[in-house]
Amino acid sequence: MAGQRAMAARQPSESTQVFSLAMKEQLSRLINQALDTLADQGILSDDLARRIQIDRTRDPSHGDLASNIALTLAKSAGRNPRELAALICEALPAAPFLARTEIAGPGFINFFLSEASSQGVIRDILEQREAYGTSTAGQGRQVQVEYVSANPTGPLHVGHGRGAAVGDCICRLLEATGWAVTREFYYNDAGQQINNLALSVQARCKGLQPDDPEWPQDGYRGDYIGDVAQAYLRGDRVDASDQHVSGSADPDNLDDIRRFAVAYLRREQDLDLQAFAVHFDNYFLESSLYADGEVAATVERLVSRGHTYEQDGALWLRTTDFGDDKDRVMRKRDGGYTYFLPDVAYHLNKWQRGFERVINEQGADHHSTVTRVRAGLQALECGIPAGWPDYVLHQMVTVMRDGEEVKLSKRAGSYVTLRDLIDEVGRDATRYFLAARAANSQLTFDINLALSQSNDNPVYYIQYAHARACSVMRRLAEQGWQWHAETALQQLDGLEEEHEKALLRQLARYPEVVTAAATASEPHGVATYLRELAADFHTWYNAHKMLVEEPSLRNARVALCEAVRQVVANGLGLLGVSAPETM
RNA sequence: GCGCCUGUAGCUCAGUUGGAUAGAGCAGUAGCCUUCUAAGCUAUUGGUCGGGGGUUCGAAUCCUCCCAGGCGCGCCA
Repeated sequence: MAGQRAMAARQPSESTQVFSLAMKEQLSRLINQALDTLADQGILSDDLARRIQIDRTRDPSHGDLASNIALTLAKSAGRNPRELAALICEALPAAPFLARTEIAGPGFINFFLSEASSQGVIRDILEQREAYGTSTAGQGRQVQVEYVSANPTGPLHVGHGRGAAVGDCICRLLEATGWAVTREFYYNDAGQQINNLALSVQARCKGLQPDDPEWPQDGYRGDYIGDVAQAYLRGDRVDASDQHVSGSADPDNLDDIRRFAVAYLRREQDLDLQAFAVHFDNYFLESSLYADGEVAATVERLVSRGHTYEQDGALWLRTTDFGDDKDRVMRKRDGGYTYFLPDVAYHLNKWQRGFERVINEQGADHHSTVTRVRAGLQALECGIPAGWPDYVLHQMVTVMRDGEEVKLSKRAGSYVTLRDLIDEVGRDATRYFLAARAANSQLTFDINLALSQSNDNPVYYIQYAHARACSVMRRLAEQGWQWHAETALQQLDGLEEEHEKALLRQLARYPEVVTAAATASEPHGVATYLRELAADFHTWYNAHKMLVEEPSLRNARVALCEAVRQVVANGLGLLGVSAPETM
């Protein structure tokens, strides 16, 4: 966490942004100038739509950066792409960071950076340290991220774990790109499920077992219910993140049991999240929406805007006016509200708190609420944009061990708990595996793979790269060799090996990876990148000795090594995975 | 039946928002440790990108129709 704060506090200085995002920016300007020149010469018309796209190349033989500008303009310019590319290259002003250009394939322009320019990324990294890769794109704007939001009816399961990992990584990415993030956990402490929980605990208090015929309908059957009952009967005091409750030990006081059970399970979940290194700024209780009259106020407003009607004794909202496939009941025949209404009230509350951007991370099994909540917010007619809020939905997690699906946890009664997973494979591996895949594809969590200590296992593979780099620095000191960054930065021209050039390219890409992952709310991009960076590092490490006798080459290689270490640490930090100095 | 998501090597997955010859890891095969950590590296095998049609200079990526799987379709949350 300290690292995160340091990261947020430290702004990248202007002079050091030259080699990452700004490189594309500069190139884009040069191309624009070239197009101006061609327009002046009457070769191109002035009014061409110029959408200048610059990509990093996949293949080093294609240079460092490439543009398809000649391909996209060819048709409207009435020239063939390669010919146009040649004209653009000719008109391109000279720039110190560019070594040469080349026309390739159907008409791509490939740009080769000068060596000094490529090597400059090391200076960027060693000067910016934790801040390398961060940006101020968010301009300090407020964003709220809601995730996990498990109801306090049992331990967190793997699915919650995926939400916790993805949601937390999104928050870290947003912080790294200049947003002011509020992390929020919403839970239902008011509905029927909580009542079932209370009845289940009460049944245990009275000596019933889940298999008994008198066991409550829809009761919870896991062993943890017994733990709650025992604690309640002992009169234990429970301290959860947002509440403190003592059990009265009276098995007939259902309200007391309810309060106690909720607090108890909230504390359990707190411990699960703590073990997972996930924290929240705010816990929001559904019950507070009723207590503060916000649910009633929401109903009133929806009615007054004319989007409701009565039918069959219930109050309906005409959500079909806002894209839903059927209208929804707000108030049931028995006078109670459906879950959907507090959801709308809650999101209105978020809007009123000033969050222009809100991201909800949820399991995809709740995807039907997306349209519904947005429709409800539109019906309020209070200026909320149509697509608000954003949603990130994650698909189901299947846990495998020894080639077979793991389905049961004795403690929880049915599902694999997050705690089981952390206890078995550790926090780092659990976080990595749950965040390293695109959220909207189903995930297979292979326990054997997560446990393996070899390059089967990407977590250790990446961490090992960091530990190796640290080891080099320790060896350097043991040898009594002096190393000063400022001196080394003057000697970078010794980095001529292909493996070194590959690393430089990889390092330069990092800020774009972070920006892209943050913009798309896709943390797995960082994980993929780190795997590649680690691979390039290990390859280099095996091919060349860093601590060579010759001082200037040694200095340059140590600088590169240190730069890689820094970026690996930064990337792992975004994933909430530790960067060990030894392994 | 309707809606959302997914389909890429035997397995688990990437694929820079439409770019160049589709990439990793595992599994398989053959190699590398008196030298900075072998939790590593090197070489190699493996593809109708679910299928058909379309859009254009160019499609794994966009449109459309099929096929298969997951999730959701409640006056439960």
